[in-house]
Amino acid sequence: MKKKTTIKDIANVLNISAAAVSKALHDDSRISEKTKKAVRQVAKNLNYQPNHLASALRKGKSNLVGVIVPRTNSNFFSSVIQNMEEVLNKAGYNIIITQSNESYIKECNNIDTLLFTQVDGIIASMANETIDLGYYEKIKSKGIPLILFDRGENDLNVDYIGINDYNSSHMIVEHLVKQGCKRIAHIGGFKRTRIFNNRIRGYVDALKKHNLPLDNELLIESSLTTEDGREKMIQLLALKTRPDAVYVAGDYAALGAFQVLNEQQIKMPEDIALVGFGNEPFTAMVSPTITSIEQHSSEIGQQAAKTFLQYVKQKPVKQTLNKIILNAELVVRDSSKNNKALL
Amino acid sequence: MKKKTTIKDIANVLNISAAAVSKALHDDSRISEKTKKAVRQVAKNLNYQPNHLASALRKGKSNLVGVIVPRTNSNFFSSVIQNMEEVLNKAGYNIIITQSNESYIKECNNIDTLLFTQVDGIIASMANETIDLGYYEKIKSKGIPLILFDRGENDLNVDYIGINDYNSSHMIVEHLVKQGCKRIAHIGGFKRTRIFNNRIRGYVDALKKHNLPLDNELLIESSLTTEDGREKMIQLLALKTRPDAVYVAGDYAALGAFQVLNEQQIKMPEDIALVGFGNEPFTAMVSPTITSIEQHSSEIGQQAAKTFLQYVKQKPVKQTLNKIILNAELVVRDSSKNNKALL
DNA sequence: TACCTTTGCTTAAACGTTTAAGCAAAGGTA
DNA sequence: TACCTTTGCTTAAACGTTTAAGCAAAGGTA
Repeated sequence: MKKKTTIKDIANVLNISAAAVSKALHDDSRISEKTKKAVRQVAKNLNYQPNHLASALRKGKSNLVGVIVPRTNSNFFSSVIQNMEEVLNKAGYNIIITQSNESYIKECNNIDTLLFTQVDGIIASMANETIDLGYYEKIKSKGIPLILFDRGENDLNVDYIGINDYNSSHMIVEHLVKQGCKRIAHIGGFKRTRIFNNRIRGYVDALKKHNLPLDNELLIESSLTTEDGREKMIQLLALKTRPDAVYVAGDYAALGAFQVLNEQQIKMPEDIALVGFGNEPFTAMVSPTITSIEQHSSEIGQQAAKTFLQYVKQKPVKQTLNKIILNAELVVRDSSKNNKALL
Repeated sequence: MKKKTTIKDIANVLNISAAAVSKALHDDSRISEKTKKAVRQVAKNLNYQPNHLASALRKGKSNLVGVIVPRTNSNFFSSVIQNMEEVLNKAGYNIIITQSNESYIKECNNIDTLLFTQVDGIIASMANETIDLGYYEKIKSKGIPLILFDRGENDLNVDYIGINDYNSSHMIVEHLVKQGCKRIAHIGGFKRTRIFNNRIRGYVDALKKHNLPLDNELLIESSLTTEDGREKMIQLLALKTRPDAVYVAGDYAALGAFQVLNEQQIKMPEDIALVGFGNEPFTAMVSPTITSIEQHSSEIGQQAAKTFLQYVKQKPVKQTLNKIILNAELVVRDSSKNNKALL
């Protein structure tokens, strides 16, 4: 149980004040080069490690950024986090990652934990369950920068980084129409969540544009888990007239749909074309490979980090909100390629 | 820019001392119920949130546990973390997750970050690159509990939670032998890493036991990324006499091998049986599904957390090390089922 | 020589909590 | 009534750092 070395220990060895040591370690210009060298040497010898708690308390900032994601084990979120971390580390910030597991209660706990840890800012993507934004208001009311990405509510009036969901949906439907599909179903996310609502609107408007009838049976709301994807696909297959294409608003749910189609020996894309959303790696691994939307996760992560840094760099609190909407990219794969067009 | 509420603000409102407020908030028995109630009420009104930095500094413990993993976007690690978090949260601890991305330098930085943040303990799984254990010694020398899981070096003499790699390998080879395989290749991890070394030993000993010749061409060292799995599979296919089974020491590399076999229209398991390690979800998603080893990640996470808690609960530093070795489970799937046995 | 500036430190207070020690008032006991 | 105990607080110091303010000594300038 050895006591940790403090600034005072160094000061004692050199017979100078603790204040001088602190300044020397921060390369203050009012300290002589000779003293600095001596301090650095003693610090090394004693294996000195600064106490973050003390300096954070004194300075009123922790240099920690809190991150809340629904889960880390999707490629999208882990890539966002990785890129965010890179930018923030360079600026001297470290991140604390927390997961909500799509649970509202867990998300509230995460917010409390992060506030308790005195983070300097919070970057979050909301859980599916989250409707009540009171907890997020709590962050704002404390004057802590809050940046949302992917899943974010604009009612909160905070900075947001995401992709153009409406356009992406439009792109998917146009692609399917080009492949000759006439009866395009959409397994969408929760309508109340903005990004999924936008995807639904894009789907509906694109159908209209191409004079395809909007059949209510073909538009289904889903939690977008793999399991729910399976169920909703089964539901679609039970229809009197089956769809000839299914666009699923998330890759994991698309995978569930994919499994059902495979099990029932329904051919993709000949019988039913399939499109997912998110470009998770497994979409390129399964057979047939699944068409999906690349969301530019690395860009999202970097932009989120940079947006946070803007807050802390420029002291005069800025007035304009950042709403960064990136263009997504359709990655066409076997599950939707040359469907009816070839026949 | 509103100032945050402190204990002193509450004290001022009630005209009592800050010390009394602190005790009231911690339900100290020497404070009257009347005062406690008043304090709690004022705390709520002023939206008081305790300052973790100050209490941690004063108490000398942060109630934070640092976690280092190679990456979070594999199901194994994310499941370990999730279970670890659950146990630790219940005990009043929060976790800080960091990723090494298999890089030694990143890992060292992570350790510094965590020590800097004054974590009360560190739970880690090492990067592939890590050979020099000096940085981990640094943790030990500070008297901070260190617990390793999955990838851990026993030279460090710290607590460890993992599975029985030797037996798992043995199990795999026996399974393949039962399916009629005679020429079993092994794409293993780095020999210097203990878990991969154990898997190699299990493989070698099982071959011996069944009087199968140990062909050096069939035992290949790999970084076990998907890309490297591809390369090593191509290497195996280029041999004069091809193997009739390939056991890959990690699922991601197994996936690379899987892709090559699929691309070259080599049938699994008829031409070559394939077995992975880790039971990542995609092994059950691809076609054919891939046989793999379930490592009981949830159990590993819980045990790691409990081991840490043992350190902080019982003050008298315990003498015996925990080495928890769980039995893994072979999950047989299509890629290895009834290979030659049926012919 | 008299004053001013610069250099290189020191002193003291502060960040927000916790906790050991102490003390007055109230209540209990013989 | 005299003393003891309990109750319910207060006072003061501490955790390890940073920073504003100050000051002596050295060096520079007229």
